[in-house]
Amino acid sequence: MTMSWTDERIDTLRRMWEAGQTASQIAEELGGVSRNAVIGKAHRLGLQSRPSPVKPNEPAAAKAAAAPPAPKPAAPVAAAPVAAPPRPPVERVIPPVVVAAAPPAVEIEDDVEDDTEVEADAPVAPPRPAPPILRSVGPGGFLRQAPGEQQAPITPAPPRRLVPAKPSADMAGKTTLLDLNDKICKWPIGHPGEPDFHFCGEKVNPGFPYCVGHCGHAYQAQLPRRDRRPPPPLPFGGPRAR
DNA sequence: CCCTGATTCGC
DNA sequence: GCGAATCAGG
Repeated sequence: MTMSWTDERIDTLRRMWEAGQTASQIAEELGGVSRNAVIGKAHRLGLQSRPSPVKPNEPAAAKAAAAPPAPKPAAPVAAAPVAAPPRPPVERVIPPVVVAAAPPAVEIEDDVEDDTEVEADAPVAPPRPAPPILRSVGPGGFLRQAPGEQQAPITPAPPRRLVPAKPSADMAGKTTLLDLNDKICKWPIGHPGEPDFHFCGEKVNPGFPYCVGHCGHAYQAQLPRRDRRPPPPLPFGGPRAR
């Protein structure tokens, strides 16, 4: 059974294509198809072929950092600030459906619907009253961060060293690794290996490894998981040697 | 080289 | 209809 263009896959293709994702990205997302297949299909679908002569995408922005300006010694030329061309709405666009993560079998209310579709800009922007931030409430009563609030998917505490905290005077009253049990919040404070690394220690939100407060951080209104794949930080900084 | 999308054309 | 091969531009 070969990969076929099911309605769902076509829909994903269409939406990603229209969203400005590159054929490669789409192909990768769909899986089982090549970049060419995506392009071919897109055309057959009559999808609008945007500026064909390639246009830098997200990857460019990502790699941009790797290409810092190499100033030429003799260049009296006024550094013309490159006017950013119409960098339109090509944002992170997620193809699949938005699903809310539902940890345990508990009723969940999820009405986070923040359509922030701001047009270019209103001539006279009336003082936006009060940002109606809608948060969903998770089991135990923790508030999920609304998608709009999810600045950076905060990482609890990326380990830096593989060194266990040693008991010391500083740790007096702190919840250490040895103090962990099923009833106390395991939210890490600080980083492993650091002198005062410890855990929250609050009473857990029943059924969760964290207290109610930290559950709010740990369980956020779910963004589509199909996002780009920037996940696993290298176990250890092993820049691939050539 | 890398990347991009467009097009062709045998299947 | 499909997509590898090819072409063409950045």
